[in-house]
Amino acid sequence: MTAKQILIVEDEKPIRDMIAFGLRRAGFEVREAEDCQGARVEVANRLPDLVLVDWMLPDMSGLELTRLLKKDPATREVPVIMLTARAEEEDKIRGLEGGADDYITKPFSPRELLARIKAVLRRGAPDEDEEVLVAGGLKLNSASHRVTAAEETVGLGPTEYRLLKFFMSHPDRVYSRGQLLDRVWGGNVYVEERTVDVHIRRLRKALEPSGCDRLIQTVRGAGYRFSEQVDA
Amino acid sequence: MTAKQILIVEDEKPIRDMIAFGLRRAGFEVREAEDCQGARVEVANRLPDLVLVDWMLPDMSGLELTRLLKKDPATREVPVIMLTARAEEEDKIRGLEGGADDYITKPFSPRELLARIKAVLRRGAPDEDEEVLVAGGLKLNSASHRVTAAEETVGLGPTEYRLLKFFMSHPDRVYSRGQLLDRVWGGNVYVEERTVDVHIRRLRKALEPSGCDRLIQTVRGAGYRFSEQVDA
DNA sequence: GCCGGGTTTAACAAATCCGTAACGCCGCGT
DNA sequence: ACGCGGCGTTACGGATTTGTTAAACCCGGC
Repeated sequence: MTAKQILIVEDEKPIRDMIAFGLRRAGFEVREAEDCQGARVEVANRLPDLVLVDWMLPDMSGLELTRLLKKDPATREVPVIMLTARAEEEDKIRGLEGGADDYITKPFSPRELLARIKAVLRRGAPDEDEEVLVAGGLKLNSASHRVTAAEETVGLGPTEYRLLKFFMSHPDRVYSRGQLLDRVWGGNVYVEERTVDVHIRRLRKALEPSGCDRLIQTVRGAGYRFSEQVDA
Repeated sequence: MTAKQILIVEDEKPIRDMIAFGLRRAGFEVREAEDCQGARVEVANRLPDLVLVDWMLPDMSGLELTRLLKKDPATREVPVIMLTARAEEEDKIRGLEGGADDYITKPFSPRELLARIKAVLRRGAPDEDEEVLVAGGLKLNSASHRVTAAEETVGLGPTEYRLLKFFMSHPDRVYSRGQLLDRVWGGNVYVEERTVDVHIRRLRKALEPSGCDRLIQTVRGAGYRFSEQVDA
């Protein structure tokens, strides 16, 4: 699970710092902007996973910024939470009209902010993939998170499961250790490439009893491959 | 997937606009009616995929409109979500009795509304539907609100009951703590994810005497699963 | 045969995840 | 007011997972 990136758009530095501190401590990656201009630059620079926008900003109202974000197809999917000083129903209506996904009124507790952020991010991925992958006597059911080989369920750790799932959805193709780290471990995490070997080993060991370990093939000098076709 | 059509029945224009805006942004096609008369005309005109009905309407209560829709075979299958200002349990019961498929209290966040709409559309039949759920020696009677395991009734708290009911209506599938919070606790509540563990524990403890606790399975790194199939 | 780079394997310590009990809070009925 | 039951939070301990390291191993090429 790679760290989620949150962009804070707030002109008062003390408040910004406080929020940033809380979020970083909770394991989020935080970027900051003090006005809408800066926010747009930041967003264009790299898409955050969520944006926190203050209602009052020097150059443009947070409401307008939200509208802009929601109008652009490139940024439409990024959830926005509005920070507002007053709990006016009027403001709330307008805030939500602007397309914010949630709003929170100041003063708020860090706990509540965290809770809302998590709740909004939680809905980000409605990926209801009910797919079942089958190959060479192996069956991987992603809904039930179960892997069976020859009618027997095989026990895998989380990483081995992800590894196998990746291989089964990209068969007959060689992946270098670096590529596997990117695609299975997820981007910006630094681990030794040798670590891949170890997890390949663990996956093979789990598949050994059913003989399915032959599907995980070493390509010397290049990486690993998942294939039903075994070369002599 | 063609865009789903949603009919909003709500007399206050600002609120109607707000909802319509949010839904359109989410890719729905939206039609509007400001009273029950208009709603019936719209429905007769072209069957929507879902109807959002405010509880308070000028000419007829939303509840009555719901009843009418559910009585007519032509419109019975169209899911209905009720909007109400009050969180009265009494109202909720009556709303669901009237045939509404779900129920949401104002004020609500757009993401909560969206989540519920998607949930209702996803399942042809609402959660509340099944009278009796049976699995692995467990029997849950939603009419009498009673759970029996091996002829013995098991005592569950409200939350454990809802948790078990959700699991039994969605078996053989892993749910993350976040997903369980969304679907069992409801979207408008902000609690720690670890709270799920505790209720899982309480549920298991209640099922322990009958041995049915084996049905509640931990999937390390992913969440929990309800399944009759136990892996060694 | 021997060497060198690449791969397998085992072992270990750190990090993470989960189960569990205990605590405080709140709402409700007495 | 009091007790009670349900709920959410927290903390601790145990179990599993994970990344690292290092030694054994394999497979060419010289």
